[in-house]
Amino acid sequence: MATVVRNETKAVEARTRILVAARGLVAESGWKDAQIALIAHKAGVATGSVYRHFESKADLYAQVLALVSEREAAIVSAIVDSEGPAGQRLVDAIFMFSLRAMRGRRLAYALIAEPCDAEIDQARLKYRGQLSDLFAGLIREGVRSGEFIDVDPAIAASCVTGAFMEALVGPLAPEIEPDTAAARAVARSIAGLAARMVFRESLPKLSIVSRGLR
Amino acid sequence: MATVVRNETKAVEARTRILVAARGLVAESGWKDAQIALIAHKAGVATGSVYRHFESKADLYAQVLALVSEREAAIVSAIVDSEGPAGQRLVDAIFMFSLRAMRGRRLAYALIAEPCDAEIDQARLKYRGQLSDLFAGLIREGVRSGEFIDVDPAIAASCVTGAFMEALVGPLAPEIEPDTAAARAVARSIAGLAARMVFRESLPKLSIVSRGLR
Amino acid sequence: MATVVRNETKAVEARTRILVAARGLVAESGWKDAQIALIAHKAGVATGSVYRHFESKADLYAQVLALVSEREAAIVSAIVDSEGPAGQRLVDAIFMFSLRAMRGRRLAYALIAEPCDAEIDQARLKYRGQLSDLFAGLIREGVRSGEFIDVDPAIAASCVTGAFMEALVGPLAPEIEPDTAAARAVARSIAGLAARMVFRESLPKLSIVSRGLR
Amino acid sequence: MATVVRNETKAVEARTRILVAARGLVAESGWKDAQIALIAHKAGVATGSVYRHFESKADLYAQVLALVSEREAAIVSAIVDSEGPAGQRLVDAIFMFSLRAMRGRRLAYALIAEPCDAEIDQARLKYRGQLSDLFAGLIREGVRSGEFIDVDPAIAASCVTGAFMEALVGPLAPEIEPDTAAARAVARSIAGLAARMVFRESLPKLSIVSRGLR
DNA sequence: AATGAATGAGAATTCATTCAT
DNA sequence: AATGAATGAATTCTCATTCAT
Repeated sequence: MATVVRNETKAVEARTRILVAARGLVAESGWKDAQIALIAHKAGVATGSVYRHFESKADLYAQVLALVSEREAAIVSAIVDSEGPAGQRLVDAIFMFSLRAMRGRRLAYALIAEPCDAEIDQARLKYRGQLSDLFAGLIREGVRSGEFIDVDPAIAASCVTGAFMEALVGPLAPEIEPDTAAARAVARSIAGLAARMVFRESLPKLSIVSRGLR
Repeated sequence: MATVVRNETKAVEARTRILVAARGLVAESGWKDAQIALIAHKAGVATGSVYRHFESKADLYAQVLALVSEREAAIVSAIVDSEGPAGQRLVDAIFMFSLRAMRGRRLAYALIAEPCDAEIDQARLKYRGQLSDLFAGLIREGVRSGEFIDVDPAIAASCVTGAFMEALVGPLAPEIEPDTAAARAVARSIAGLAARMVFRESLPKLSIVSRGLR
Repeated sequence: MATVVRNETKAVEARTRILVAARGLVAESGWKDAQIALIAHKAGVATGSVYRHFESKADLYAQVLALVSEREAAIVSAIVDSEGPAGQRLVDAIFMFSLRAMRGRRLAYALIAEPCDAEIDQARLKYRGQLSDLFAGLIREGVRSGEFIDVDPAIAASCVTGAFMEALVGPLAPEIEPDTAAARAVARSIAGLAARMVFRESLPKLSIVSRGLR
Repeated sequence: MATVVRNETKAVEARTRILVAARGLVAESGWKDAQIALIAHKAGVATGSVYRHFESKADLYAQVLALVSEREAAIVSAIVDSEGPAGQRLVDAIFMFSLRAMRGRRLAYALIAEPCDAEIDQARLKYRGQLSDLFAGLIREGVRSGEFIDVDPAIAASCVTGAFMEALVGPLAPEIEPDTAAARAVARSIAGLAARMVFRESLPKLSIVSRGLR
């Protein structure tokens, strides 16, 4: 049984190494370098072994996207599910997402906007859907509580997600040095603008710091 | 000279047939069917003839994008340059764009969101840039006049275009039957939401009908 | 009849223009730019018209080679057929050919060594054959007169032609500035060496100047 | 480890099969049949496999040339580096090269004179350069020792290689049956003539037999 | 289970030649 | 006779996936 456990552990390790290698390649040079043989090499396994852990290239990238988006979704989710007015949480979530996206710009670009195989795009759609769903829930809350204007949460969530994502990969994005005051100002701008779509009245202050988030 | 004219006419006709065939294929099944041989066949010319009218595949698709987007940009531009409050024009432009995009959904998806060759993406970027620039100009105007909040027009324009484009190709989009009351309601929603980002006060009524636009 | 003559004249003119254009293109950039459409354009005729004057691309280039080689062959021939000892004439002919080849190096390279379509190569072979035949005749003469060693004239002619042609397009060739004292020295070297193959005794002096040749 | 060795062996075998197939095609019908798909088929592998062993078509043909010319260069080199007067070695080397070239005439023609892609020609140039360098070295030696006339070794080497190569692929070549007394006579002729270019005095006897070479 | 060599389908582009006008 | 637009065959290289070892 010990062997089985060890084997399982090894298998999980290999799987993880492959995932991490794939993510790394995408983050470095985008989808075009996302070749199975290259990933396998970087992960220290044989090409064929990739297919023991993943059904296909598309599946692998679906998992990569899951790996990345789980973390992002968790952070957004934590903010969405926290206490406080929906508006505040909305602004905070977008702000946080934006700050993080600026840091891993190449990866964010690949996940959000870079051309890729149609199959991989399916996975990307799922990623956007997850995020959008989180925002839809929050918007629904705000609409119910009367804090937000009366709007279809799904449509509004699409608009909100589209707004900040486009801003994050748009023509200005490459010029912003991450983790600077300027970056924070832009992120605040983006968050403020996107949130304004559903706000009934004026904008609350950003309270990111008070949440102790990075 | 009659011959020259006829030849020119024929050349233009062939060129147009190729462009239309290409657009048709993209509208039907997206970029993946963007194969020179297929386009040529659909246009009723030999593959080599495509290269008499277009320098390369990328060039052809740039022209297809121009063909489609020039019309859209002209319509948006006409609204943007018309009389009236900036806010009104912003809402109207988005509304109009949205209505039209819903009609040619498959094509809109291809132009806005579908993965494609990196080369084709260049042309797409230009198309988005044009639209974004139109909106940026309008936003700048509104900011100056005090009608809009004080915001970086470029960032705001990115947010605005991102918002309505995402909504138009997002998960809900396929369920909306174009040219119905529902579709108009969704378009109105999207336009209202996107415009709200920069509005200082409450939203103006849509005045589309009064402009006589379809 | 006047019209017929005029037409014939026009036809000959067009033919010549095409030949000259083709030769010019080869001299400028070699066989790779030897495309029918380009030649036609340079000659100021339609692509199709080339086929009124020449059966095929290969035929056209055979004629180009004839055009060029006729002149070269005539010069070599004049020397070969002149008075004096065979050895002297051999050296002079090679010297003269070498000087001229150095001047039109790009063309010489194309005719002698540049890769080209197999069909064009047939014409090139003929060109080499012509030259070789001239030398073979001269060598036969020299052998008969006892001036040259007893050798198969055809084999010797091949060796002689190969020797100076290789030297003219070999690795050193590009470094020699034509029409300089250095170029003349190299040409003299080449001629001396090539001729030595068949010489019974020592080498005669070059007498080029005394022939009034350029 | 046994597996590794086996794999390596298999890889080398496949590589060799591809090289041999390519050489065979060139020897049969020249560069024009130098198509990757055809070579792969003849070698019994998939087209893609060719690219596992060779970077590109040009690379493959560079290797084919190397395969063929290494052996020839080694033989020439062995003679060049052997004992005896430079003149003797020069004659012997040319004689030997000629005999061998007559045997594989189609291949020799392809390597020496047949038109081919510009890329392949690079490799061919290298091959000629190697040979020429060997002869240049030998000529330099002979010049120093006073055995040869005072001549630029590089120019003389070009002339020598040009002379025998032209003779070997020239118009007479196809008529000579290899491995016959006539062939030997012609080779002796060629060698004698080419060497004469640099000889100070009369020609030494061929000593091929005494070297035990075939 | 792992390996990694082998597979082979798939697509853009060029250009000599033709032929309707 | 001239035109020049149209033709379409022909060939390289890539890379996800498979499978013998």
